[in-house]
Amino acid sequence: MANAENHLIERLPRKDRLRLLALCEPCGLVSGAVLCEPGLPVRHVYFPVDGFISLVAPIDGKPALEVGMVGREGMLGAHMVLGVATVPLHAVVQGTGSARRIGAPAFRRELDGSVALQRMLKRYLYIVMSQLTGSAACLRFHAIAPRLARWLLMSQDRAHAGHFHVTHEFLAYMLGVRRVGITGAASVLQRDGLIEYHRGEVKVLDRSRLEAAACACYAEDQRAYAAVLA
Amino acid sequence: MANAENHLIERLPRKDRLRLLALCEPCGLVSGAVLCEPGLPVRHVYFPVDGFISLVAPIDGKPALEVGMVGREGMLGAHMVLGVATVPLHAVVQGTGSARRIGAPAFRRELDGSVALQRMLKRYLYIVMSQLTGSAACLRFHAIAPRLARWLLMSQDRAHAGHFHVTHEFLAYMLGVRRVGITGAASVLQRDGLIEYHRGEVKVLDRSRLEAAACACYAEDQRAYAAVLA
DNA sequence: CCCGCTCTGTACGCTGGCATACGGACAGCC
DNA sequence: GGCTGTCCGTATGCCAGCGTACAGAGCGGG
Repeated sequence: MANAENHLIERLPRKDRLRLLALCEPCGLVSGAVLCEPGLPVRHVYFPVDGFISLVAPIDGKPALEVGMVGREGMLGAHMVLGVATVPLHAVVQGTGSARRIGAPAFRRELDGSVALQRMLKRYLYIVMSQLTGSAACLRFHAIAPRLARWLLMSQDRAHAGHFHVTHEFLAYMLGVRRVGITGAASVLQRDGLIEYHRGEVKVLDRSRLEAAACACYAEDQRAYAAVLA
Repeated sequence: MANAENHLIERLPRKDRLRLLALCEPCGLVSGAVLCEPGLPVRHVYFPVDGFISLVAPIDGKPALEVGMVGREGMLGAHMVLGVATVPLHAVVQGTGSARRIGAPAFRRELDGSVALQRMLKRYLYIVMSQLTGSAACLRFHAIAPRLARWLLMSQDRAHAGHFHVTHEFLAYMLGVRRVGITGAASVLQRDGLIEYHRGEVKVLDRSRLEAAACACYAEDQRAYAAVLA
C-alpha cells in the first residue's frame, strides 16, 4: 500500500504524469467529508489512492441516492474536461484514506496543456456515464439484496481491504431504501456466511459467493471499465 | 415549422454552422427505427429537427428503460467528443419527423477542426449527464402518475405539437412499469381533463395543470438546460 | 460502573406496483 | 359486413418494500 497510486494517474504517459504529480498535494480523505455540492463550483479535483467517494444525487432538494462511486480507479472532477465548473451531485467521502488533489484553476491549466490528460478524462467520463445509465436500470429492476451485494463488492474493491466501516443506516441512504430493508438483506448474507458485520464494521468472508449474490450490473461495470480504459 | 432548425446547430457561430450544415444530409425519422445499439459503433450523428429519439438503457441484456430523450434541443452522438465510438444505449425513434445527420467519420473530422463545436458538444453532454442522474433519483422516488405527466410534457416539447402518437404499452416500456400501471395513471389525467387519448393518439389539453401534476424533475431539467446552454 | 448514544433486530399494518387474465371497443382490411 | 389485430379498461391475488415504533445490545464517556 505504501507506493500505491491512483490508476488514472498511473496510466498517463511519463511526462504528463510527472507534470501532474508536481501539481498535486497529498490530502487525507475523512469519512463523512463533503467534497462538493450541487451548484457550487468545485474547488479541487481528487485522485483517491486509498479512500473512496460516493456521488449522491439530490431529489426534491435533498441528497437521496448514490449514483456513482469513485476510488483509486477514478477521480472526482472529470467533468471539468467538459468546461463546466459545477457538478449536479453531492460528493461524500465514504472510506477514510488518502488522495491527491489539485486546485481547480491549476488543473484546468494543466488540462489545456496535456492532450493525454484530456484523453484520459474523456474516457473516464464515458465510464461514468455508462455507470449512470446502468445504475438507473439496476435501481428500477433489481431487488435490495443483489444491489446490496453489488454495493459491498464495489466498496471492497475501492477500500482495498477485506473490511470497511458502514452502518445499515448509511447503506439504506446510499441505496435509497429503508434501514430495515438493509437489515433484512444483510442478515441473510450474514447468515449464509458471505459477510460478517458488527456495529458498522463489515467484513467480506466469501467474495465469490458474494459476486454470485450480486446482480449482473457488477460484472457489467467491470467489463465496461476494462473495455474503455485498457 | 418550414425553416425550423436544430437548436444546437442554431447556436453555433456562423462559420462553424455553415461548415457543419454543408456536411449534413436531411433524413427522415421514422417512429420505431433503431438508430444505435450498445456495443455497435455509431454510424451517424443525428440532429433532430422535428421528430425525437429515446435513449433506452438495457438491463440483463434486454432494453428496458428510457434514460433520456433527444429532440430539437439536443443531438444523438454527442459522446463522440469523448473519443469513444459506441454508446451503451439503444436509440429508438419516438416521434416521426425529420433530422439532419452526418456520418461518424466526417463528423469526427469536423469536430477536430471546430473548437466551437467541441465546446457545444461538451456542454450538451453535461446536460445529458445531469439528466441521467436526475432520472435515476426520479425513477426511484416518484410515483407513476407524476413520471407519466413529466414524460408527456417532455414529449410534447420535442414533438412541437399538441398531440403525438404513443400507446400505453409503449409508455409502460419507457417508464419501466406495467401497461396497466400506465392505464391507471393516464385515465386519471384524462378524467381530470389534463389530457385526452384514443388508440395511441395523445393530446395535451391543459398544459399548465399537467405541469403541476408532473414531478419537479421536469422543471429542474428545464432549469439545467437553460443554465448551461444560454 | 452507570448512563446515554448508536447500531441492530423485530414486529405491524399498509400500499403501490407486480403478474396475469379476460373482455370490449375501435380501425383497417378484405 | 364480418374478421382480425391492436388498444384500452377492469379484476383478482400477491408481494416487496414502506412508515413507524420499540427494545435489546454493545460501546464509550463521565
